[in-house]
Formats: sequence, C-alpha cells, structure tokens
Amino acid sequence: MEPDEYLADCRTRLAFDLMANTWNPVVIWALRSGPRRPVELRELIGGVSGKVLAETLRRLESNGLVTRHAYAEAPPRVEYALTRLGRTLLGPIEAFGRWAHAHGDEVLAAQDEHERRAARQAG
Amino acid sequence: MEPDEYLADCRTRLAFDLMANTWNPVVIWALRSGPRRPVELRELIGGVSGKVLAETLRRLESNGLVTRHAYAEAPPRVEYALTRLGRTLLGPIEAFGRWAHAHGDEVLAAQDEHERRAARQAG
DNA sequence: CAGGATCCGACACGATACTG
DNA sequence: CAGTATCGTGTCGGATCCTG
Repeated sequence: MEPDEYLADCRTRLAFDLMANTWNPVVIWALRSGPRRPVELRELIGGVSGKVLAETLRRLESNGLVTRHAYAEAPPRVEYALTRLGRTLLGPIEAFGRWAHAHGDEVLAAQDEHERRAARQAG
Repeated sequence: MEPDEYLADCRTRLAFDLMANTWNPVVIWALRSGPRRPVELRELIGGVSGKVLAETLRRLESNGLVTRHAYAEAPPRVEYALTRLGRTLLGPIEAFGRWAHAHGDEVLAAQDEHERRAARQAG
C-alpha cells in the first residue's frame, strides 16, 4: 500500500466516504445476520426515524452494498439484505467496534478533560 | 461482542462518530509516520484548506487522538503528532484502506449502474 | 507560517403528516 | 407497513480576508 493512497482524491477515500455518515455502518451491521424488514431494522437499531432509515437504505443500495426485495402482498412487505460486496465490509466495521470496546473509555476521558479545560479558561 | 453493541446509543458508536467526517481519518493516516507541521500536512494531503485542517486538528486534539506542540520561534512553528491512543486507530483505518483497494472498483461500478438506471427512467 | 473571523452552500438528520 | 413530501436545524466543508 503506497503512502498517499489514503489521502485526498484517492480511491481509498471511497471507503471513508461510505462510513462518513451516522447510519450507514449501523445499518450494515444490523443486516449482518440476514435479510431484515424496515420495521425490524428500526426496532433493532433504535433512535432512527423511518425517513432517515429509508434514505440510508437507498444510499446503500446505490452503492451496491444492499439489495431491496419487495413482496407482492398486502400489507406491503419489503426486505433488505447485504450483497456479497456489502458483506465484505463487516470485517473492517467490526475492527472499529473492537477498537471502541477497547478504547472508548479513553476517548470519553479525553473529551471530559478537554471540556474541563475549556470551562476553566472561560470561568 | 454482543449483537446490539453496534447500534444506536451504544459506546461502539464512538468509533464511527470519529470516522464520520471527511478529514479525520485522512489526517490521522497522514500523521502515522511521525509529527507533522500544518503546512506539511496540507502538502501531503492535498485539497484541504488551512481552516478546515485546523478545525480537524482541534477536533482530533479534543478527542485525545492528537497532541499539539508549539515552538517559541519566529516564524511560528507548530507540530502535531498522534497520541498513543491515536496510534491505536491506525489498524482499523488500514483495514478500510485495504477494503477500498480490493473492492473500490465494485463500488464505482455499482454507482455507475445506479446512475445509468436513473437516467433511463428519467429519459 | 499558524490560524482565527466571516460568509456561504450543501446536506444529513429529525419531526410531522400524508399516500398506497 | 413502506415510502414520500415538507420544513426546520445544525454542522461540515470551502473561499476569502486578516492578524500575530
């Protein structure tokens, strides 16, 4: 891997862009164990509105990470699933999960420290 | 790792939030081989304005990932370096870099396909 | 050189209401 | 239930100018 492959205007940025929003990685992870309906995803994830979830799923679909399958039923039933390409992202995503598990406390401590320092200067 | 550890309101989200902007991961990666001055970072990275780079560095500093060291010289000289905590992020970041190296073409192809499909419907 | 101040556009996200 | 339309808000990122 060449040094500059992580910098601006490089294809490596593609992966970062895919992770550069709140819900993409969360939804991908929620789909890791099989197809899910939107209502299931909302319960699994929690704290995401239907509109934002729909936007996220369309975004993932347009990047080839997720497929949409609609059943001809009433009431309507739709399922989303990871593509083969989407599944290849589970490994890297899990790496960040493990990182947060191991180092999350340190980040929170640093944030607190920074806030205390700012408050001391202000007061 | 429990299933819901990647979902909303969980500490795992911390790591995703750190990656959820354009320049954080790029700057961390650019600092991987040692301390750098802002002007060096701008050359290394390319395509980032001084203001945005400064914002990114302050953001990373407030999260304990980067330290700032100012030398008492004229003209002013400042160096930024990864903390020990910041260095622990290099592994997960590299995982995404490798992913992009291996699968970037597939994402681009899926995007093109999606655009062509949209154009066909519009026309 | 470092980096703050300002103005600005784009977009993600949220809440709500509505259609099939 | 699935999905869209609308509106409001916050923030990131870019461009420019200015200071020490």
